Amino acid sequence: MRLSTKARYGTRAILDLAMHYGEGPILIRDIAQRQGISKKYLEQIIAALKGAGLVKSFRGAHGGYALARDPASIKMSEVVQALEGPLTLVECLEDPSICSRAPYCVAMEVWARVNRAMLDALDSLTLQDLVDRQIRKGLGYGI
Amino acid sequence: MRLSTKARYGTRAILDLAMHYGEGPILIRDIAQRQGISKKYLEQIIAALKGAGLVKSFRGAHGGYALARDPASIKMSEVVQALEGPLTLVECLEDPSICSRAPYCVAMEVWARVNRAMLDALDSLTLQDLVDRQIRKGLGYGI
DNA sequence: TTTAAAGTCTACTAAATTAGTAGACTACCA
DNA sequence: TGGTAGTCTACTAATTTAGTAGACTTTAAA
Repeated sequence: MRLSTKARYGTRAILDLAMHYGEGPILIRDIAQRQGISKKYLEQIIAALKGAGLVKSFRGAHGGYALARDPASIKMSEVVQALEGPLTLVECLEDPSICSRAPYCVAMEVWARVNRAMLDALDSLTLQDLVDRQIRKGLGYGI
Repeated sequence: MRLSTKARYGTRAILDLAMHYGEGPILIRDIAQRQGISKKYLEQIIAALKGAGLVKSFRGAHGGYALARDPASIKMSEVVQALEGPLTLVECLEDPSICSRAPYCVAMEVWARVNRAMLDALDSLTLQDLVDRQIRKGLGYGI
């Protein structure tokens, strides 16, 4: 159960945007370079963040990307869900009718519990928290 | 981030064994039938549980499988790890040296936190807890 | 009004993983 | 010694992942 590169890269990319919040449009090319990610791949990843309304874009010359909202108002659960899709370990939690065993299934309860734990952990962190940690931890690689 | 069928089926299979703990060897064929899983596929899944020392096998006539230890001593984290492999969302948590960014990486801290939350949830449940819940919830499908 | 810079959209692909199937083989009890 | 039951290895179809590629659109500024 590994996280996809999309979620890992996307998280770093949006943190990069958060670190530059208020500076106007940031070039995808610069994010790609700072984070060591292919620019072309990053385009697709950022598109997912834009689709979720977490990031906004400016087209044309002097365009780029910026956070759509204040970093303190963006929960990490939103970010990860935008990148990985619904954070549900097992489909039957979303729709129990797909499995005839659901009414008696105890395994489901286990997955529900793990799910809630993950969600709680991600709900309790905002992008601003990450920015603060990044500043405390030090800025490597010219972030 | 969906759980594999291996983890889902395997969890139900070992719970089935736990429900029949103390009854001697249980046939893989019967588990497969009760749980609605292909017998051939279940063989491979149970092999993983055996490899992790959670289940023991008896070959030959009147053989089958049984829990290797008391259900109360088997944590769900052991079960899931036996089936899914290391429960680490991101490789760099196991070995930070694989990523030159690790020393400054704040994303890593997020994944570590989520990881701990998942592990805690699974550590706090034993197979016996599942058996108890199953009994309280009712036995569907002739489990 | 042209031009270059920037994001957007769609299609393609190689590699890896998942979810099995298949079958020959070995061990054990009666 | 026969049959029951687990074991081992190989194969495969489908899906997902992790990108690459390129033509297209929008826009600021010269």
